[in-house]
Amino acid sequence: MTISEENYIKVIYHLSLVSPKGVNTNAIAGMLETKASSVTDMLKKLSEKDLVSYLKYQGVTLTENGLLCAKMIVRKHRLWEVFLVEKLNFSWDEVHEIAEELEHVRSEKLVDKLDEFLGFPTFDPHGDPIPNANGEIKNIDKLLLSEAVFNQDYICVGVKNSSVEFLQYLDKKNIFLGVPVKVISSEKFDHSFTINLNSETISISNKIAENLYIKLQ
Amino acid sequence: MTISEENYIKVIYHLSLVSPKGVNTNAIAGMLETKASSVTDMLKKLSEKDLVSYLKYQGVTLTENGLLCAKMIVRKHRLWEVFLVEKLNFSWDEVHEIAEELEHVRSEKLVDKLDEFLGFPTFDPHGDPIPNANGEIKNIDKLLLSEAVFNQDYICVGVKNSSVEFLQYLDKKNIFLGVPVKVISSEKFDHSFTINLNSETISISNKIAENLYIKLQ
DNA sequence: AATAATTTTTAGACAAATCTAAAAAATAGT
DNA sequence: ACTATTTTTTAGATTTGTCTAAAAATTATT
Repeated sequence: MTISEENYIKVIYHLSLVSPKGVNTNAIAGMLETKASSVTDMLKKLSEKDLVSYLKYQGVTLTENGLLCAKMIVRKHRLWEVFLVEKLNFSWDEVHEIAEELEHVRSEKLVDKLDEFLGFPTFDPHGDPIPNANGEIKNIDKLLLSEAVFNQDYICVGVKNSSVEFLQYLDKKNIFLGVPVKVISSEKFDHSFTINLNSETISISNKIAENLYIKLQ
Repeated sequence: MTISEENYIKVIYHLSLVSPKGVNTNAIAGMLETKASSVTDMLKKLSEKDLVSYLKYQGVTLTENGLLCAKMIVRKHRLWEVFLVEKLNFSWDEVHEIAEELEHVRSEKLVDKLDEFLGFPTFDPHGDPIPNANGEIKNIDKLLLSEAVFNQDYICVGVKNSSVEFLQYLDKKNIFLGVPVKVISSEKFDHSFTINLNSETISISNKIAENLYIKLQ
């Protein structure tokens, strides 16, 4: 598999989680910053390699093969992110870009030894689950902060959006994974929220609340 | 710089150490397992980018620019090799191939943080020097075992050839870096050597002796 | 249901890196 | 010094992944 093919498979995997019935050509093109015609070409190739099921105009899904490949790429990406944060002291907003390159290094033994070195982590620095060597993923009962029940005790467990801007905003507000959160109230007008966090009461916009995952404490 | 360009620069660097006056097209083609015509094409491109000085039929040398690039690639390669051996417990015969991929990951910050994490090592698992962040290389007074003075006390400090076969041979004979060696005698007929090592006396062929670096104890 | 808008695919072109085969230059042998 | 051999370069083709522009299919709108 080429790096390009791996990137397509990975993007199709991520989009499948949102639209499991079939991923659109344009959606893939958007994520890869390429043209729809290029996507069509690649889908034909991936289809011939039995990595995706592709019917013209019908969208695309991963085959069993393709799904395993995708999970292995995601596994590598997230393990490297853990390495970068835990061992090399990178901050969580710096690691995605570097892991985009590291994920394409081809050695199963490397990934498995890295996994062991890191103590078999199950979540990456953004709270996303890390598939194990068999592709199995441990999911937790998480919800968005915007869906929280008022005055319930939660902990912050992940981010939906892992853009540099969002992560740096969270740093500024002292919001990190593991921190206890309680939603006090919400504002009718702009759907912003007043929350309790680090024994402080702060206000966050709806957009923030819709990109922060929490779970029951 | 593309991965392909980086590979050419790296190979030209290694060949330059042996033929500093100019590297042959065929030599490059041999190392990269490609055709001479492909090399010519690439040399033109690298020349336009001011990474090499290239005159038709005259061989090629690295420019100041190209030399620094080469050193940075070698730096990355060797630091990753240290990581793989020291942190992930790979054996010294497994790391070259993986490092060939890792060396192309593009992040200066990553290399420098990795360097720090490893404690700023100056030699890789095969005894080759690791350029520092400025491209400076610490060399030691090493010589080949085949050039040793009889009954002098030396230590093994490196390998000239780092093929899997040679490294596994050394493992089998319990020869590793840091081990004390003394040459007792050599055989006129086949230029093989009788050496003292790990308080054992063993015989090694000329080919082995010409690929093992030692230094005065 | 017919038309408009959107999405997707096809057809043909292009750049990067490679190849083969032939030509040109350099080197070696007598 | 003149061939013969080797090395290197050129010319033209191929593959991969991309692009643009036009055609085809699907979806939305009235």
